[in-house]
Amino acid sequence: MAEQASDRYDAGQLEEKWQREWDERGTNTFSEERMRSPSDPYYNLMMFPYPSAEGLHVGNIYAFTGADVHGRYQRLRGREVFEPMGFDAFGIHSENFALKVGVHPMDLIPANVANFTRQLRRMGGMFDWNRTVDTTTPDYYRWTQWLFLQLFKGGLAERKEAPVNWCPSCMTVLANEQVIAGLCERCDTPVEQRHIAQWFFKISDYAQRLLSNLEGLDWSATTRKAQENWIGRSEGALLRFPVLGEGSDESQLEVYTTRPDTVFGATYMVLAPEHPLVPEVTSPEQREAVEEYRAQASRMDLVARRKVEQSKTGVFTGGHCRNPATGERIPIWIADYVLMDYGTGAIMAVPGHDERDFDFATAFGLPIPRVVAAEDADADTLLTEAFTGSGRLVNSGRFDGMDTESGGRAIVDWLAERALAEPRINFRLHDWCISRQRYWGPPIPIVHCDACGPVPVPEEELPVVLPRVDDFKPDDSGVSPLARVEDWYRTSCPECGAEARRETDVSDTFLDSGWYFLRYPSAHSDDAPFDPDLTRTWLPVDCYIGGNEHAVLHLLYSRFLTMALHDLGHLDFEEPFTKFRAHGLIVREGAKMSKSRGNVVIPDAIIERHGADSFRLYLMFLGPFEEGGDYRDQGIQGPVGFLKRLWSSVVPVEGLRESDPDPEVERKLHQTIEQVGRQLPGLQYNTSIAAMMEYLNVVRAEGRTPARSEVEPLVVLIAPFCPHIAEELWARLGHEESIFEGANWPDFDPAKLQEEVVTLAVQVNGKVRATLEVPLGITEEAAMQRAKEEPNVARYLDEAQVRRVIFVPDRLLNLVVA
RNA sequence: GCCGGGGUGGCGAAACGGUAUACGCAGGGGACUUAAAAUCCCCCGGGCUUCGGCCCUUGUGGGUUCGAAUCCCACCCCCGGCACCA
Repeated sequence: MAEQASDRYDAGQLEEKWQREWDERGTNTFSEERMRSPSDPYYNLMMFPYPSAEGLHVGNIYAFTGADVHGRYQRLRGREVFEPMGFDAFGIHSENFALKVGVHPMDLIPANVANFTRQLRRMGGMFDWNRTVDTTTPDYYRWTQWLFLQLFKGGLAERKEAPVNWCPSCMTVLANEQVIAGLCERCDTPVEQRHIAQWFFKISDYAQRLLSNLEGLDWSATTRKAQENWIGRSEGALLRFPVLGEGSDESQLEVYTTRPDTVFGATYMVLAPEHPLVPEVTSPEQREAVEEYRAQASRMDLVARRKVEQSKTGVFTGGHCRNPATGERIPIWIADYVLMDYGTGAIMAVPGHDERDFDFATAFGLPIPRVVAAEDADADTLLTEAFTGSGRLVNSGRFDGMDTESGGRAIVDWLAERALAEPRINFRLHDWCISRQRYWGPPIPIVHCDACGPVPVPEEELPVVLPRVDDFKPDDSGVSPLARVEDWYRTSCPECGAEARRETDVSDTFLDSGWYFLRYPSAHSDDAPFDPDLTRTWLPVDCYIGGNEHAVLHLLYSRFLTMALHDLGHLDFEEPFTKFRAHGLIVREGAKMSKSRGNVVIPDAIIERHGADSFRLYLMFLGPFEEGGDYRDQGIQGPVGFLKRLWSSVVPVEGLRESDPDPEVERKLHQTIEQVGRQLPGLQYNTSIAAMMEYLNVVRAEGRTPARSEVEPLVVLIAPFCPHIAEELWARLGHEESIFEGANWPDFDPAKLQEEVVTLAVQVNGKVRATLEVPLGITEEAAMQRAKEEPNVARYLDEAQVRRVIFVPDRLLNLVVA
């Protein structure tokens, strides 16, 4: 027997030893052959981190540990678990930090990645370091560019001049998703509007499918709901209002409404200030006022523009439409409460039944007729506020008396006969702007040629390498720093050979992270982004765990890209993540952790002091994994003590009894195996750990000496949480192989779960008056007999008559007395 | 405003409609120790008590039920998503 280390539990020394062993034995690494023909593959994915200079924070460790526990459990069950890790290192975050500290990102990132790797090993994750991904390497972003080209060729990428969100502080364009209430999500600077030619992915073409597929996904309810809200489907109708022009050619104003039933109450129209028909409908007398208002609106930043509380403003254009239902001539206004990027950018205003229209009509003295009446009102009941509920139609010609729902349908049908209406489904989801006027990202692989227009870079010429540029600071010009690097952007047109210019914008980081899970299994593949066989074998991902802050960004884009690649013939599935679980948030002593508060938990320090196993165990014990928990500094003492007791219950192994387990202990053991095995797959980690603690308390009760058969299964149960100590104890118990090699998860025997004696609660009128220790399976009659012998029960029965008896076998006897 | 999730001891939290407060932290008492740390044992929701027990308690108020933290209705508060979205 090899020289045994000390019998003292030294977490640091032992964890280092096992991390080295795993590396040397290749415990967590797939050979090329096993990768290609695994017996029972399980792809266990977690959201790869952005490698910041500060290193891993507790939130990362919490998420990764929860996912790692899941992966290790699957492995102990016999699955072949692929658990990769990588780095999402492109993007504005890294770039801004690099600017701040004055180090080039190409120098900064590798150092951060090295530090992250060290920390990730130290926390004991089961990562396959042989297949890792760094989005900033040309090996990777070559394929990010390839992906762009596929979408371009598939007609899903288009370049258009568009009003975009411009952050004057970050000096870049932001996606709608990155604008929170009109502010830049990164620096809280008010966002401005700019008009720039941008590349967009047509995710809105997929809105309905992205929504419909949600139903079949095994995802956290909160995440699904967030996507549902974000996609924002609504049902209504497109209505056409003929413009009453002085000339002969009548154009039409199209509006989208969810309330076609109220069209008889539309007393005016409102266009967004940016609406293209504004010049056409504006009368000469009003032109000056209209132009002034439009100029003002375009200057206004989006915060002010979207502020709900402010009072309504607008200007009459001097033009008129005909209400297609009433035939009346109604005025056309422009107002900034109508947004160009939703629906058609124009509305029919129904002040009687829409709050915003009501406010506007009140402010400008426009008529407010009633066209819907609820039970307590009739056609003439005055409206003192907008009535938005349902009811019966009134003042609506032949539709009077119909309810709002069927009336709406009937009105659409009626108008449709004259081609003035059609049913319409509208989505809130906008196309995905992927252009970034920054430096730290993959160049968009397009060449602009005066003769040929935008031409894709031939695939065999990928990657378009991001050049090392020392002056990578963005400026206010609205173009990327790459536009200053002439010898880089000057090139020839791939089609006609003429002098041409490279696209100087780089792509959004969410494009990098939108497909990384496809790359992991194929990380060694040089001739394709993802090898068809490996992809068929390993994907879709079996379980994905991550934060809900990515519910509508990363997760929606990943689904869209997967769907698009499926349609383009590159993948045979269209949903990337079979199961997704959002983990909760960790707070500290009841307060959110933040650098500015100075209350962040530093993982390195805790691991140094207590070991990774204790830290992992504590994080998983804090609260339900999917709800998060409160990190209290003292709290780790519980898990620390538990591991010490576990250690001293096994070591030295010569001290263990080799006899059969005690029946009492054995029963508790089987109950524990049953509970942990049931709760672990559901990520109910905190209660699983509590069950193991309870079991160890039974094993050690009154200082008894444990039997090997009592503790050996516990070593396996704890292994997903505390892999190092489990390996060490497993080895000391005489096993040669890693505990994670082979399916070592213990079975329980249902026959051994049942107690022989159960505690029966005796109630009188629903109140517990006694508890009885009775043999399992006691009959109602016998239980009655025993209950009546209890003085504290008998005294309630003395004067009363038992009118009813409720008997729940082996649990409870309730005597209902008069 | 709409849509999710939640409100249980001093604290983190458990609890198929069936003994509310498992497990752990903190706190109190004790053992061991010259002492401390570590370890081990006991107590630990509130009030009353003749020490047998009794009453109250899961955000608030109602309801269903033999029995409700759990189901139903109304309301209050906290967290998250969407939001001048027509």
